[in-house]
Amino acid sequence: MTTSGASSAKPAAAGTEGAAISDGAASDRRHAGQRGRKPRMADVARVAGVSHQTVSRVLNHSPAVRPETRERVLAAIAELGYRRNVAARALVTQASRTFGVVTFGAELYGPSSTLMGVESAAREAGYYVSLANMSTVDSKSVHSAIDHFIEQDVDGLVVVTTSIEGDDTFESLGLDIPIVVVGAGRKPRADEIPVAVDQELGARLAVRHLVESGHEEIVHLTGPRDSFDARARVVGYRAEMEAAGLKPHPVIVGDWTSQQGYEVGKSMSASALPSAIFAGNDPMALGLIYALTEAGYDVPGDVSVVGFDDVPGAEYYRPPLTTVRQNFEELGRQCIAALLKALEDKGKPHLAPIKPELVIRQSTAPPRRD
Amino acid sequence: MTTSGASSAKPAAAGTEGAAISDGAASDRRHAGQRGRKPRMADVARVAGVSHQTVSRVLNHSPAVRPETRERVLAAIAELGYRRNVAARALVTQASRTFGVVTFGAELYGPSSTLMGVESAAREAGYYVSLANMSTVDSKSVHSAIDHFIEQDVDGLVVVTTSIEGDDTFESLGLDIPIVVVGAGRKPRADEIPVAVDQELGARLAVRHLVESGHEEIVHLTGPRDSFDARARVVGYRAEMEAAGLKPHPVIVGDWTSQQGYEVGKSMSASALPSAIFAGNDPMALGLIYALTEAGYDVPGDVSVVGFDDVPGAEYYRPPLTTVRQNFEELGRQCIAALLKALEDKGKPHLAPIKPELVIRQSTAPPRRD
DNA sequence: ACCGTAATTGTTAGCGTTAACATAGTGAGT
DNA sequence: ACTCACTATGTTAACGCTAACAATTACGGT
Repeated sequence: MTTSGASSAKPAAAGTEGAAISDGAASDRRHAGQRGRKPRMADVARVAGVSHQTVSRVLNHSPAVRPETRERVLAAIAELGYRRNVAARALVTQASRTFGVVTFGAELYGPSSTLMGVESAAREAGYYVSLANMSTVDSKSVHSAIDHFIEQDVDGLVVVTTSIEGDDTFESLGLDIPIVVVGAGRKPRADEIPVAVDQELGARLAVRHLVESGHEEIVHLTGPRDSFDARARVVGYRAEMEAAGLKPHPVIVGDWTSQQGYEVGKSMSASALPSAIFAGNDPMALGLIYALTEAGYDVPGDVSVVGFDDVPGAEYYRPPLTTVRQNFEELGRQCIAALLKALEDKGKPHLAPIKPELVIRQSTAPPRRD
Repeated sequence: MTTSGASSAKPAAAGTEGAAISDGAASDRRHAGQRGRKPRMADVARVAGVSHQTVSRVLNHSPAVRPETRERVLAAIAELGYRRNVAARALVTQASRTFGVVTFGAELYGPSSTLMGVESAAREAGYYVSLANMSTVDSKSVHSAIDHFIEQDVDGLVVVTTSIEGDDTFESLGLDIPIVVVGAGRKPRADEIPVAVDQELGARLAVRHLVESGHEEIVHLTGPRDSFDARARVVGYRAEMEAAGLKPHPVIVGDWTSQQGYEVGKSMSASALPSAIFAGNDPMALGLIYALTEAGYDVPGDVSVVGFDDVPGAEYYRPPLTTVRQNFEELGRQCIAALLKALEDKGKPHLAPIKPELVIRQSTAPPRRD
């Protein structure tokens, strides 16, 4: 109705060809950019016969817009296939609506699953997810990742690491955005929000299962020394052993790999075997079982083995692996929830650690009576 | 040296407190934002005693800057801990320096590895990587992902899918950004750039190994019908069989899961067993072997099994799995190379498919003579 | 009819950067 | 010495959006 009047009133600001858009406005031009430039707010405004600010208001769900006007604007948006320009928005609001995720070695099942959980939760909340995967956890790569994200002006950061090394590095940055550190099982630093699966509980579940099966000599093959998760599992292992009145053995330090598990299994086979082994993760358990079997031992006949993670396929290992399942999806979801809360409250939310779950399969059995 | 004089010259535009930055400029304020706002180009310019445009030139490596001036600017940048604002940059250049990656079910080893390859290559090239993982490949979620990225104004898109379903959907979008589709083993559509591992070759390698070991009755357990990769492997299987003068068997259709492999193995065990099975991926091979073993057969004694992917741990399966390794890292790298080339040439680069590699372990052996 | 108040909508001014053009220096060629 | 071309730098104007404020309209109470 007032469309033509408005369009001639202002010669479309830009030096290019502002008219290219209004011609044939009625045609079905979904994704624009076919001819002429992408539509901007002003174009929508012109078609709807309102000011660009009203369009902005509609997009931002301002209550100060008459329903009738809103309809008109929405129709114009649909007609033009208009999409708001995030860069312009970010520039003026100082918020990129992007979360950065730093992972370390995300080829592994745990980190990659966590990442996917984070991603889906973030997207649901209307945030973009920017990724940086580092192969090593040295302070140089941590800094490089942080730089990457600061530059990108992310609104929050999720750090998926199990290592201590990377940890200290975050401390001194003095960033003014919320940071969630996944898998840090220690007291949180000044401005970090810890989110984690209750590793200690997971370990206790595993050990308890072994104890209840009648095992007394239970050895723990743990992850690398600098891993928080690994440490927490060690704590859980010791606690549960003691709770059962059993003497914890010195832990054997591994590095999460099947290779390492295999080596440990081989050297164990050479000397006296415990009656049960609690491996820090499934790959190590896999290697371990391989070595044990190779040496002529039967799992679980001679030795029971419990893993941790429940990687895909663990069900079809031989024997099917008894293990502790972590809900990574939920973990990722919590990360985003924490970030979101920190962003609106300016306060650090406190989240209950996620409960892992014991999955009993066939790599564990009561000890052989001898 | 000229700092204080310059700061009084211009009352710092912003309504906040622009002076907060120039006071104590000599102190080590790496990441700024402690007090006052983040420094912007104008702040750097003031400290360096140049115009903001010169700072921009230095940042963009313009040759039209005297080395001496460049030094001064660089020093000011370091002193202030200045970081360029990507949103502002994106707004004016119409380029976000971000690539979007759509994955479907990236909990799996292949997609997630590819993603990491893409990420590292992109970051190396100075691009940000935005992620969207979809659990299903229906056209609704494809559209949703695309929308997500269009809105974000990504400069290019990497689609990691093996499915046909998602494919048609990309066609009609008429996006004006380059799109790389990973794993599409068919003729590329209008504006897509295909990047892939040579699946057909991989399959031939696997089958050839079996043939050379003396097998004649080789069955192929393939991936889902709508997967390009699966199809290409079927083609390779048939081609190699025929090349060896052998009759290809009808393929058995699976769905990539261990579960499915197990089911197939069970029903195979009930009837006559072939002398060798070529599984479409490692998880299926794992389930298959489990079922076969459970039924009392020996692998590779009674049946040889070859997998595809070389997932971590395959080395410690029982028996260690003979499989075909794909270099996902390289695949990701090629995706970015393709995108980059398309972006500068405006032409569609043609890349040679990546050669997979046969890894011979112990799940294959010459057939039993009977 | 007149004013105040609330409900809508419009106008203006940046956000921080780059592109385009303008301007000042610097030698070289005549 | 004087212009020409070139080099190095500065100035101005967008990019597309939101925030803050200004303006208009409608409505109820006096």
